[in-house]
Amino acid sequence: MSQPQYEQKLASVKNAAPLRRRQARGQQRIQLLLDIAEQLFAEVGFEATTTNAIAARAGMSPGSLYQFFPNKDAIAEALATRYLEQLHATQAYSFAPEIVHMPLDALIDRVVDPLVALHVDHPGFWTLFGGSSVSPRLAAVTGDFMAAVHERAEAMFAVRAPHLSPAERTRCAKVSVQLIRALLPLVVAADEAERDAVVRELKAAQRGYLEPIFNGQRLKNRSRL
Amino acid sequence: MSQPQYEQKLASVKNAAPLRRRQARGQQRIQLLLDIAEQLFAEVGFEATTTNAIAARAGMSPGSLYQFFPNKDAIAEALATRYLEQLHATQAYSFAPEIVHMPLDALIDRVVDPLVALHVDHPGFWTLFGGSSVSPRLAAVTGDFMAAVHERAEAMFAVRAPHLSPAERTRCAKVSVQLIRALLPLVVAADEAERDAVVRELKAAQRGYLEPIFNGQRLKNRSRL
Amino acid sequence: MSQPQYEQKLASVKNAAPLRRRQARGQQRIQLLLDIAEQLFAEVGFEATTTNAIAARAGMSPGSLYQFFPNKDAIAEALATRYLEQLHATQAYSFAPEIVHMPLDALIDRVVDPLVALHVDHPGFWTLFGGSSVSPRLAAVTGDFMAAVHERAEAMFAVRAPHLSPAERTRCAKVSVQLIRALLPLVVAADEAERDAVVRELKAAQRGYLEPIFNGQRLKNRSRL
Amino acid sequence: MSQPQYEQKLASVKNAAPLRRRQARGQQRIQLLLDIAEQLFAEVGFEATTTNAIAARAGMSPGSLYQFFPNKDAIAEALATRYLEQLHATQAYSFAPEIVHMPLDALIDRVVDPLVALHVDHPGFWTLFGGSSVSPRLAAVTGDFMAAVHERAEAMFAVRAPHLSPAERTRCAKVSVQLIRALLPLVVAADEAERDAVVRELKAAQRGYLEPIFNGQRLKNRSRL
DNA sequence: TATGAATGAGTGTTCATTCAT
DNA sequence: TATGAATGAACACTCATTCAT
Repeated sequence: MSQPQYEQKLASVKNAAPLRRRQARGQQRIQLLLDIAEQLFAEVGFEATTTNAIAARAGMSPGSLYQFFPNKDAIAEALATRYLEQLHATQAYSFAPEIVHMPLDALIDRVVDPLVALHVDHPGFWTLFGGSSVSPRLAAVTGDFMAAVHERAEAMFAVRAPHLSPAERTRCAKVSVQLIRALLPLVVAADEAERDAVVRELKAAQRGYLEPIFNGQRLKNRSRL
Repeated sequence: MSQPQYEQKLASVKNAAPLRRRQARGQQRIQLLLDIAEQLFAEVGFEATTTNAIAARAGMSPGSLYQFFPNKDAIAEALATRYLEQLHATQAYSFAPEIVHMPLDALIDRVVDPLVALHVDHPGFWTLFGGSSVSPRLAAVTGDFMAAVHERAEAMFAVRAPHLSPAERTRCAKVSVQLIRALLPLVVAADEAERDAVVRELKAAQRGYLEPIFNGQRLKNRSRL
Repeated sequence: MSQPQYEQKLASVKNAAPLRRRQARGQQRIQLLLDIAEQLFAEVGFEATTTNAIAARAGMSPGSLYQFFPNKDAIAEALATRYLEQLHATQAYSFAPEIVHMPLDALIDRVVDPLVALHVDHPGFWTLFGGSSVSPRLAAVTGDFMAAVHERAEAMFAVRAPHLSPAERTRCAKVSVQLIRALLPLVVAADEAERDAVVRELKAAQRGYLEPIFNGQRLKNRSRL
Repeated sequence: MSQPQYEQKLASVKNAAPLRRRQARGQQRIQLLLDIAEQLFAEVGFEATTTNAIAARAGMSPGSLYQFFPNKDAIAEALATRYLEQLHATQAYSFAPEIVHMPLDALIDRVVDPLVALHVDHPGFWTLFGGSSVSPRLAAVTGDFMAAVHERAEAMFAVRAPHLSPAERTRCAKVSVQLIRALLPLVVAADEAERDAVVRELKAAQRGYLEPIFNGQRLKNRSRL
């Protein structure tokens, strides 16, 4: 996946340094290809992006691209995985106990801010996680991730809105997550000057949705409907 | 143009009925093609849908399809236009004075319910209006529509939240609209039994966002942030 | 497989004739493609033959070829099947009772002559039936056929050399069949003037192998070795 | 050429031992590559064998392979040449006078046994000598060899069947040689236990073909046909 | 007007070969 | 000399589009 390998070979002391250098170069090229793929996916979408175009824009030949990725889908997968690693690094969704009991505003900040940062840096994110079917393996990657996100969101609802039935909990978690997913493109699309204000609205929307649930006020609403 | 008048008249009188019949038949076939295209777009996406597949499922030859649409993009455009007409017919976004002053819950129902109905009936909607780039002309069609929607939403905000600055008004309108757009796929994806509950959550989210704005409570929030 | 089909359609009386004409034309093109594929397979082998080359030499575009065959392997399969049909028509291997008891020379003529005729007409035969692996499906086609041939040959040995053990019977049948397969390329390669003489040698070799077996003289040989 | 003599000598004296060592190592690697190529040709055929696969299985880089062979065809050629050398070493085809006058059974043993041994040891043989077109240069190598074989076979026929016309002699030699070539794959394909028996059949077939010719009995046959 | 066979540029991918290190 | 990353022409195959019938 990451480096072309011929037969097994003991890393002799003699060629340890060049090997390391070459691997580093390989990693750079992989990252470059992912950067370019991200650009092109964002510009014209996954399907309309040709592997030859990616290679060309990366300044390499089609054959070289295929030394790093076995096929086009694998590029999308690797990109998705890279997004996920970056997201993981922010711990946006690791609801440790002290987080679950934060004041609502702080909790929302805790979740939303890293996501905003990631989306702003990586406008291709939406192309892969936006839901359109690309490949079964990519669907698995994104699906697993979204499942984990939903699970954690539900766990948080279990703590902060214990009066919800399991079905309600699932439903509210979905809506809450989707609310953020859906508004992030707006944040990305906003120009620099607007961005913070849009993020504030996103958070306001999230607060507007969660507050009544966490306060138990939603019971009244539901009885009314 | 250069034909003697009477010949034209004669021809037109003679052919009026068959012409009308033929045109009616053409309209039927166009609608059929759009129905099929909608199905296929929803099933496999725009790119993966082949014109030959549309024609075949519609029981006609590829050549016939091209008598009604000059190219594949035009099918998407026509479908988008048809959606827009149907949406227009519901008057979901015609904020007549009596609507603008409705109670909030009623207002939300007034806007959301027709949209939900349209999406449920037409699961391909999102494929075209979800934002992924298809063609410049389609982008124009959807863009024009969304502009109109935003304009009307802003007009409503001008009436019901007059304390907002023009920039705030624009921003809130965008968020409010996007909130609905984003949650509709959840509604569509929900199974029959779940659907109403999800719609209720969608409305709750909308209410949770709008209420503080319309009440002027957002001033406090904003000062706090 | 044979004709492109859109949706099901009743064969209306109106277009019955053109349809028939078109299908006939399609059959012609299929046969043309198989003829050309046969040439190219014989000239440069299966692997080195490109589908584009077949299409070009047949005076059609690559896309047209794929209206008749789903992929390259399918061309080889269809060609093999065509060979088999032609072979079947000669009844070379249908050992009806009256054939099994023919004098040896007549029996050999009965089997060899149609095979010679087929090979001379179709120099590509060997490319597909020569044993080199092309595709699993082709292997199945040729393997089934060869299995049938061996079975019939064994049946004949059971009648005419009943003293052979089953293992010997199988072995002798294999050798006898292979003897013919192997000498046919020599027949094909021979020029017109030589051909009959080479066929006579082929038959002589076959007779030289079979006669001692059918006479039971081989027992002595085997005891000697 | 233009270098002063003493410099050349000096250089050669100085480097003689390492040079020899290096050349020996080179020879080893060439033989290794040929061994691997033989395996792969036998496993998947010439076309499906990639040069990178050969290099990888030999534990070297693609570049190294190309230091020993200018291109892929050259590997096949070298392999064919190696086969020929091995065959030559067995003297299977050196019809020295004492051999030509051996009893027929002994003569056949003398020719067939080394060929069987070679084929059993080198299952890739047939891939190169089986007749399928690989490259013109390989064709030249195998063609030259087969020409030599035919020549010697004809010489033997001249001695043992002097009544044959030159044309008949050529023809019979071809058939006799092809008879062996054709049955060898059967020998190779047979499992260990079966092998000897198949070899016996091969020899029986050869004897059955040659005996009547060497006895002059074929004249009758020919007059009859 | 309707047909559907024909088109051919373009796609993802492979692999024999090269060359900077 | 050995390496292995890089190359790029070529392949099998697709599909939006055309046009003779």
